[in-house]
Amino acid sequence: MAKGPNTPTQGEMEILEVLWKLGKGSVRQVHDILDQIPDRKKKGYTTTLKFMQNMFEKGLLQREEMGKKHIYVPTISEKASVQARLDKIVEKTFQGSAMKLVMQILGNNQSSKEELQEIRDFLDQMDPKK
Amino acid sequence: MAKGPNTPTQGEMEILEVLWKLGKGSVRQVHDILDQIPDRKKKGYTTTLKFMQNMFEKGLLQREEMGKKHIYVPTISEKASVQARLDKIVEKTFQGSAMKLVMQILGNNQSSKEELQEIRDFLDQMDPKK
DNA sequence: ATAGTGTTACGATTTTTTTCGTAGATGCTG
DNA sequence: CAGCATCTACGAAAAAAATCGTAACACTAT
Repeated sequence: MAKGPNTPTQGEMEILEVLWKLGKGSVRQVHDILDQIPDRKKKGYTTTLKFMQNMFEKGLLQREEMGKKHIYVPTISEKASVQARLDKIVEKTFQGSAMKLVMQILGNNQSSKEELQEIRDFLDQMDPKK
Repeated sequence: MAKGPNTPTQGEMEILEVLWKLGKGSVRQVHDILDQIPDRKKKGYTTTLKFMQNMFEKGLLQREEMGKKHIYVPTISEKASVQARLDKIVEKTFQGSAMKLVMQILGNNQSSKEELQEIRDFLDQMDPKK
């Protein structure tokens, strides 16, 4: 294992996203959900199965056996995964300043007054103004 | 077109990141920069060359010929690429609410009082308080 | 002109990822 | 029990991505 952290491929990401949403799930569940995504090429059931087996081998998923079935659950939380991706973006394109990223997002999103106020409250809570 | 047809692979991303930093560059420049990244497996020059040729074919890069040399420049801006990735994260994991993403970032980053204040100012400017 | 350096072009090979066919196990229903 | 329906395991094949050797081309400097 000379390979660093097991970074999921694009295809593996799809599965992680479904499982994150479900919390946990069987191959059947994941496959059916994926297969009804519009504009997505249909794959065979055993393809999804193989993916999840591989991901289990790689340590990307854990699983518990319920009789014959396997129920899978991601070993990495969605939050951690997202945070890692955001950290990389912050580092690579915002010179390490999370704030710059925040500003690009805020600038590019027409957010409601309520949402903006929500952030103000959040900020105040983090660091109360005098 | 719900999704860009030419989604860069991970390896292609590395090259884009270098070119975004440089603005534009030759294979030699890109390769040398990549090759001096710590903890990164060294690749042969022709590997980088092939990558960039492929990316040119795919339309990920443009190039101008200076005599024999080629100078490459990304066809997609870093900002657009980042925005696309952020949009996807917002949609996939924050139910479409950019605010939620902002809060996770702010929550997970120890930002200075000055930075937090800067965001407040930014917010006020977007939506002046009474 | 010759040698040396640096570059691109062209495959060919290797590695990784994705895809699925087939077989055998398990359980359910009539 | 027999016949289905549903699973997982296994392995091979196809497709995509990554790697690099070799050759050819241009541009110096000797």
